Amino acid sequence: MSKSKLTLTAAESVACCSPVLTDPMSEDRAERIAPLLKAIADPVRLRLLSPVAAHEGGEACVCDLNDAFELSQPTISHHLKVLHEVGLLDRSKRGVWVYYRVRSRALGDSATLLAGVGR
Amino acid sequence: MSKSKLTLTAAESVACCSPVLTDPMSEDRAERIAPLLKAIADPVRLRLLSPVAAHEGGEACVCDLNDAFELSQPTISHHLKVLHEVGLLDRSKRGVWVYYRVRSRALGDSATLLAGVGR
DNA sequence: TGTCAATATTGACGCATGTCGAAGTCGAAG
DNA sequence: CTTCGACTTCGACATGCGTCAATATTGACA
Repeated sequence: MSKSKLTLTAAESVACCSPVLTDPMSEDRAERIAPLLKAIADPVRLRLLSPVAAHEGGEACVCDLNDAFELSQPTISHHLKVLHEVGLLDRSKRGVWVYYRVRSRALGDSATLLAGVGR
Repeated sequence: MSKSKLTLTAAESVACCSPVLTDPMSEDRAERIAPLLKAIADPVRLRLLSPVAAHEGGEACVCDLNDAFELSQPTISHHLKVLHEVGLLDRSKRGVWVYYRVRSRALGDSATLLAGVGR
């Protein structure tokens, strides 16, 4: 990322500074991390992640995802937006189509975080 | 109840069968896992886990937790119940006091699951 | 320019959830 | 048996969230 950003996504807030272990998590940190977990904690969004990751080249077109779910197109669009906003999905528009890509680093960081909370 | 349970906690549903990797997560599985993640995806509950894990002997009394938060006692009790119901916290009553203990296995399993979704 | 197709946004609806005060339960100790 | 203290449950309130239909936007192409 060349340009300087002023705000961090939830995923980026997770990435740094690790030791959540024994000492209690600060209120501030919890408030920043919760949205990320909340984004994943939805059945539809959970199911959205793997098809994207599994697709050719690691990215999937929205149209493919629409077909794979029995939900309205706006609803899928909404969920993708949520995942994008917390930094779990990258978004790139090519022509009329929009492709999403999993930021596996962010996902891995949240997993690490989770593992660290309890031990 | 001494043994044989008919229903699994959300945490137990996560434990078995791993490969969420490339093939998409089934709707059924997603519906069972989401509540577990949803339970952790709250700032207060996130902050509740580490003090419990860090306490003497890995368990903490509700009274200790009440003092550590600026929330009403019923609210803390509610959050502990949520964490308990999804299988992340064990609950044992000794005398007048109630002690909660982190089931680190369950927490670890959800972390593993999360790591597996994106790659 | 105008039309069509792919996504996004808006607005509205109902349901879920976090919070509190008040009341209920359940041991322990007089 | 009565009282007290530690929790839990209940009822109510406000806010948040998933969903859809309708509408807007954007790019390709005739």
